[in-house]
Amino acid sequence: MAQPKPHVHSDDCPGCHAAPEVAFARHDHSHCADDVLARAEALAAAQGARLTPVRRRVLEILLEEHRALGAYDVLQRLAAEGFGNQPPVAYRALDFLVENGLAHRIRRLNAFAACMHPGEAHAPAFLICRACNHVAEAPAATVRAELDGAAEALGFLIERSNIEALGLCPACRSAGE
Amino acid sequence: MAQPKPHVHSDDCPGCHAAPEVAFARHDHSHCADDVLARAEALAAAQGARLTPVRRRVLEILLEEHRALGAYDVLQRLAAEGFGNQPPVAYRALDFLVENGLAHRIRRLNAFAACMHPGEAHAPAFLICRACNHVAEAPAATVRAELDGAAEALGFLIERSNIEALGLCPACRSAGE
DNA sequence: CCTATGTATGTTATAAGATAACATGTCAAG
DNA sequence: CTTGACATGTTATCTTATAACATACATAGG
Repeated sequence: MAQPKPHVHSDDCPGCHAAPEVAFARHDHSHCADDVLARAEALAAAQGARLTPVRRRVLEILLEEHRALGAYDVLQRLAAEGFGNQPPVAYRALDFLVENGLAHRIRRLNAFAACMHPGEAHAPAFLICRACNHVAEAPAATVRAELDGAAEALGFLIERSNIEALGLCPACRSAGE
Repeated sequence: MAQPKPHVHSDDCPGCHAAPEVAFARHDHSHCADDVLARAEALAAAQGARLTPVRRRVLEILLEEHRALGAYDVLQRLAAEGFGNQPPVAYRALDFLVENGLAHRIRRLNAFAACMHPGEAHAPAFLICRACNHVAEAPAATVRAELDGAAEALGFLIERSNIEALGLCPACRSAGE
């Protein structure tokens, strides 16, 4: 129970593909979400973090789509389901998820998105489609390496960073502007 | 008047150095600010953008320090000087400056900082010192090249992006913690 | 000169995002 | 079964941002 559950890869699982364009590709999203949720649960258990009902529900809500939701959007959902209806309820759950690597905060949108790669140590760049609002995590190891280098050249020590891009996803791009 | 004023380089002017660690180095800031302001004026003229009194004043305020100011901080200053005292006054001026490349929005801080390199087409990464709150623009051409590449690999077309890092500047770093 | 037009500024009001502070509940270790 | 740590709930407030409308100001055309 303390070991992260081994994740069985398969061709059916978009989350398993090396390429992380999942968010922008047509796929079996319930599988996708279930998979992430299972990994998140295992990860939380392994870390001794308590994935309580509210927190779990918030993660599920975020997982419903590859989009980012505002805290108040989440709150509305929670309230409708009998959880607390005050902002701190949503913010606390969201903060928990972010701190435990189960969700990301998208500053450009004042919103939050489920992490699609929980546990796979990563510090992604976020690609936000301005047309369909989908958000994807792009692998950003090399980007961050460059950034760390640029900072180090100035004697600056980076502790946390956020890289976000706004533009058009493949689908909206070909859908013509 | 339509040509950007040629900028005379000198060893005294930190803004002239290739290395952009200016924000984190001790320097003659009034020179630094005056210089940027002059270039901003020339640039605005060249672009046909009207650097009106409020807008100019906001830029001056931002230029007083290498820090980012919230819209309401700016507004307070403006109000004290006889300009309007309602949020849109500050937001409009700030938006103008951002759109014309004279200031940057730092999303992580919900704040704005003067651009220290107006006109020199750039899309910097921001280095934010969590100890002294100074903000510097790091050259990010290579970082952005990597980012564009990563996005392109997913078929995503980046239109705008923000790269921000939080950490410790050289001074605060050696000041221990 | 003056007036129509576009742009800038000012004001009112409110929306949207976030947190401080405190009360209550829950669960597991001692 | 009680204590302590953590989680949830609630009240109130704060900060950030924008919509909508009114007024002034510059300037190009008549």
